[in-house]
Amino acid sequence: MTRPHLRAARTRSIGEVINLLKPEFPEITVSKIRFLESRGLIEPQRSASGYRIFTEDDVRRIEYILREQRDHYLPLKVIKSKLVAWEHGEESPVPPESGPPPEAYFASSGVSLTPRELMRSSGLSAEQLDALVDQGVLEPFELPDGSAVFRDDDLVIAKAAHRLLTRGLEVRHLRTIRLAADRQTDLLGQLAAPLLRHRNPDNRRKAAEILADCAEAATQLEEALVRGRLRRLLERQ
Amino acid sequence: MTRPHLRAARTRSIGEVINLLKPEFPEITVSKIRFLESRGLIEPQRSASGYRIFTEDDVRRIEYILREQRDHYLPLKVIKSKLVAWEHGEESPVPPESGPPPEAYFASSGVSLTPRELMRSSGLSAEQLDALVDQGVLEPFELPDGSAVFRDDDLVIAKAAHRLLTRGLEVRHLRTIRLAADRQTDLLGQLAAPLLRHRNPDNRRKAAEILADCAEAATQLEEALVRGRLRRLLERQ
DNA sequence: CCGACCCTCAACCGAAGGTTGAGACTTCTG
DNA sequence: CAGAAGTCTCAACCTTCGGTTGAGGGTCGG
Repeated sequence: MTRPHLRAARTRSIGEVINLLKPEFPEITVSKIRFLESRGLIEPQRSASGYRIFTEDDVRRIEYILREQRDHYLPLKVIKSKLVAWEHGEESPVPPESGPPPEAYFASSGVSLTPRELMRSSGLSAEQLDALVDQGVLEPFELPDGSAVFRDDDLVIAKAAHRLLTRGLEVRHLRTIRLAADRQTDLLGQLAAPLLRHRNPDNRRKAAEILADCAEAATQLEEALVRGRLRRLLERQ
Repeated sequence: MTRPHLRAARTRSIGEVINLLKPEFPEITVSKIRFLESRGLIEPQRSASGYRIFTEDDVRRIEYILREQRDHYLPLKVIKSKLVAWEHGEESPVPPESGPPPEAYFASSGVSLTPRELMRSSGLSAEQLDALVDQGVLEPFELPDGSAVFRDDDLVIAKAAHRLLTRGLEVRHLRTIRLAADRQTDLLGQLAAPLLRHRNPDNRRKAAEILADCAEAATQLEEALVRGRLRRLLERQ
């Protein structure tokens, strides 16, 4: 069941792998690779004399591991379990893995920021901020005294917006994203609507759970779709 | 600049905080809270006699910390830096923080799965899988020998789809999400188009970088928007 | 006044993630 | 064909992280 190939795939010794990885991961060492094997994250073939032999796939796997460590701070245990789950699909009737409890999804750190603070933290200019509020991308909270306050979600939004704006997108493009978010919210909202109609706390909690889980899944779905499409875009030369 | 309040906000002693947190975090201890303070993640007020006094905000902050640990395995250092960045906005002209290098975003673990394996790993039924392929949500790779193969992104998609389907969404809803992803891809694609036209490796790399960064930012933006809207949906009773 | 609660500070702890070095074999290189 | 460079295993060791434990002592509520 291996992929057909005409020329034997290129393989590498441990030292060659290190050199390959060095540019992206300067910290990598021979002993670390061996350590990863000892922990069961990789399983390179061996030559007759006992030398490790790495295929392209092995190298990709190592890169993946190192990136998860570097970019998401994941413990090796967790990375391993992802890799394993991957590999030969978990056994038997799979319960759809549901994410963290709703509290986590809807958690807020409780900070609140003035427009001024938001600008400083995000890097947005006053005009940009105004435009974003105007387009409904940012929605400040009105306090009784008339001043506006932003929450932690808004900071995430503002930072992301700043990033996109400096890359050349315009506020109207961000409005498009906002519309997509609205549609997504509607979709999910419908799902929870029946539960929210009769307002008892038990149903409310249940609704929160469903919404959190589905919102997360929907985000993952969309992100993976976009990533896949972009990858293809880059691949076809 | 504090929020106006009529009745003094409720405060709590360390033991009371523990009791409050126990349900969601059974592992919590007094010493752990003190430890978090020693690491500078929280800074409760003190009474005249030196007792720690926790406000609602402090409690929320602790909950946030504990959730980041539990759900995203983040090291305390990283959580702290997020909290600090938050708080009083990083100083001075903010360079838009850009994410990890493009390799990370477009990274693939290099696994490939047969339809059968994908079903087992995701929990999708054969009909569901067919329907998803039909709607363009999943796009298998055709091998020369005619068999179909899925990549790691597809596994993420399949799992998320399964999660949503068991929650009551239908394939046509997922198609909606796919369309949103298409639009998003177009939007980003335009941004990189000029660079991709003249095909030299330097431009290509640059395009990858921009795409990865913007895709990430766009996802964050949309997610934060959806989260905010859902939160409001739940809040208004 | 007593029992429950809280404080600090220093010492200690286990797990995670590697590193180091000794001793021995294998593989390139001139 | 020698020797330098690369690789192997295995056990000991190391640092950082994320706390725990305990001694010694003050504080609060009934």
